[in-house]
Amino acid sequence: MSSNVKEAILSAARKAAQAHGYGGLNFRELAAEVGIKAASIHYHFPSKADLGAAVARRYWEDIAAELEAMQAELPDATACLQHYPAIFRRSLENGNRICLCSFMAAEYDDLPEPVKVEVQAFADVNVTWLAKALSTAEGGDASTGSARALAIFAAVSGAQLLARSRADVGLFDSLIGSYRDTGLLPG
Amino acid sequence: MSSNVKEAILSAARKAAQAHGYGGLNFRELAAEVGIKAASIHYHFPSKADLGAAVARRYWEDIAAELEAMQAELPDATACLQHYPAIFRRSLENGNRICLCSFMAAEYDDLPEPVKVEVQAFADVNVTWLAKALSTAEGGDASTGSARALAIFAAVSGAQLLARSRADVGLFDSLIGSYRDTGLLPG
DNA sequence: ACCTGAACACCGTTCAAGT
DNA sequence: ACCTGAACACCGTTCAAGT
Repeated sequence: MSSNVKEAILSAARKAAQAHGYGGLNFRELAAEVGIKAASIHYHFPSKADLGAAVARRYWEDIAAELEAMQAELPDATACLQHYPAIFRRSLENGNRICLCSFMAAEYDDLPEPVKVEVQAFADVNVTWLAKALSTAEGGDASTGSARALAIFAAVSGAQLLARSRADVGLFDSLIGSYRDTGLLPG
Repeated sequence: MSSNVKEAILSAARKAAQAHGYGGLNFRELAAEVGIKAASIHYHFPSKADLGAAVARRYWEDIAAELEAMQAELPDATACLQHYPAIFRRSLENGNRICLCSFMAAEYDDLPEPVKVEVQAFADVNVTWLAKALSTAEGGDASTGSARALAIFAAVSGAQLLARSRADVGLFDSLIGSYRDTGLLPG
C-alpha cells in the first residue's frame, strides 16, 4: 500500500484539478493542504506531469469501476444509460467541479504527453461503456453504437461545462432532459 | 480609431486564449509577438483582467455579427440552424483552437468578474439566436425553444471540445451528424 | 525513506524613468 | 502619448543537506 502522504497528495490534487485544471494545479497550495512543503511533493511525484498523469489515471479508474458497478446492479441497459449523466452531475454537486478530463480536454494541447494518454483513456472508457449499453439496449450494430456513444459523451460533457459556468445544477438536469426529449438519450 | 498596437495585442491575445485559455495567456510571449515589452501591455490594458474582458467582448461581438449576417443571407431558419455548427468548426480548422468561451467556461470559477460577464454574454448571444431560429423554423413556444437552444449550444460546445482533444475535425463533423440523426439538430 | 531551505528561471504587476 | 528596466511576490523545479 502506498504511503498516506502520497494518497493525500493524489486526493487533494484531484479536487484541485477538477476545479482549476492542470494549469491551475499549485504545488505550494497542494503542499499546504497536505501538511508538507512544496519541494516534498517531488519526492512522491518527480514532476508535475507525473502528478497530473497519476491523478488522471486514478480518476478514470474510479469512474470505470463505478460504471462497471452500475452495469452489474442495473441489468436493464436502458436504465444504465438513464443513470449515466448522474456521474457528471455529482461533480457539479461537489463544489461546482467538473469532470477532470473535460477540463483537461480544453487544456489538451498544453498537456504533457503522459497526461494526454490518461485523458484519452478516460474518454475511451466512457465511450466503450456507452457503446456496449447502447447495443444491448437497442441492438444496433457496433459502428452506429460507437458514433452515438461519442455523441452522448460529448453532449453530456458540454452540458456539465455550461451548467458549471452558471453554477446551476438545475440547468444540467434541464439540458439532460432536452437530450432525452430530442432522442439523443434514451428516455 | 484605436492604435494599431492595441489592436495587435487584442488579436494576438485572442488567438492565444483560444489555444491556451485565460490562465495560459502570457504577457511576455504576447508582447514579443506584437514587438513591445511585457510591461507595455499594461499601458493599453491596465490588468490581465481588462485584457481578458476586452478579448472576450470583441469575440462575442464578432460572433454576433456573423450570426446576424447568416440570418440575413439565409432566409430559411432551418438552413441557418444547419449552418450554425460551422462557426465552431472553423476554430478547429484554425490551428485546433476552440471557442474562446468554451475554454473560459472551464476556467470560469477562476476568472475575474469582468471576464465572467463577457463569457456569459457570449452564451446569451448564441442561445438567443438559436431560440429565435428554432421558433421561426418550427413554431414552438418560446420556453421550449429556449431549452432546446441551450441544449444545442451545450452539445455543439462539447463536440468541439472532444474533437479538439483528438485533433480531429472529422470527429466534429461526425458528432454533429449524430446530433442530426438523433433529432437534436434539425436535419 | 522522507522531508526541507535555498536557489533558479519563470509568471503578472508596479512604477519611476525615459522619449 | 507611449514605452521601458528594474523590482516585487508568485510559479515549478532542482539539489544539497538534513533527519
